[in-house]
Amino acid sequence: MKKVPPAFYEQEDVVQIARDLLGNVLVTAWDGVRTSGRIVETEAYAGLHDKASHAYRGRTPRTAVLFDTTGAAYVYLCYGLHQMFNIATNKTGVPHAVLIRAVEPLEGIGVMLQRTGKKKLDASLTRGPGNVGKAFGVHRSQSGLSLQSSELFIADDGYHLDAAAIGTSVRIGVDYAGADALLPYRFYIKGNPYVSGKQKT
DNA sequence: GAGTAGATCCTCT
DNA sequence: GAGGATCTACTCA
Repeated sequence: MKKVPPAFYEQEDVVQIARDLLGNVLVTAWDGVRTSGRIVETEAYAGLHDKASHAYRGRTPRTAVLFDTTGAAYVYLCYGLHQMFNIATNKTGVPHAVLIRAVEPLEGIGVMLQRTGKKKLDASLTRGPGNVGKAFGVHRSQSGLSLQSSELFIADDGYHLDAAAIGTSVRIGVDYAGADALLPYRFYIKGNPYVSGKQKT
């Protein structure tokens, strides 16, 4: 399994990156405890042009990671309890991001169960961004960490995803963004039980 | 099964 | 001081 190279995150089209991330594997290895899962749902946030993006209002201490780094994690706390895991993309000065909304667990399922306080594996373990953050043990203190790090990275294990298996929809939970809430920036693998929300077939 | 309220704390105004 | 890129549980049917 090889890490996705920095050049991948430097592409200009954040929507393309979000789509291409489907099928790749998210890996965390905090203190040698490895957990991984296949990415089955993502959302693109197009920085300054996108009202739904945190970066829309400009640079703040929290969003500095989006402006200053590429191919790094952007983690923040939502509603006081959910750690949301994002990937900062494009180049320095362009605060694009891809939110990882759902993954399918591969390795370290026992650890994930422990972290989330669940007894057995079911589709809710890593469905929804808040659960992904919890299951993978990400924390906002890890915001800004490079995805070339040995503790946190995206890997390509050769899994082939057919274009016809990719579904598209509007993003979730961004109704406040007006017209931008209608942009088709959410991508998911059709029929995968770990995809959150309702899916069209 | 569907709809709604509550949790809970950091961030920006 | 207000609100948020959400999830869960509980109510009602």
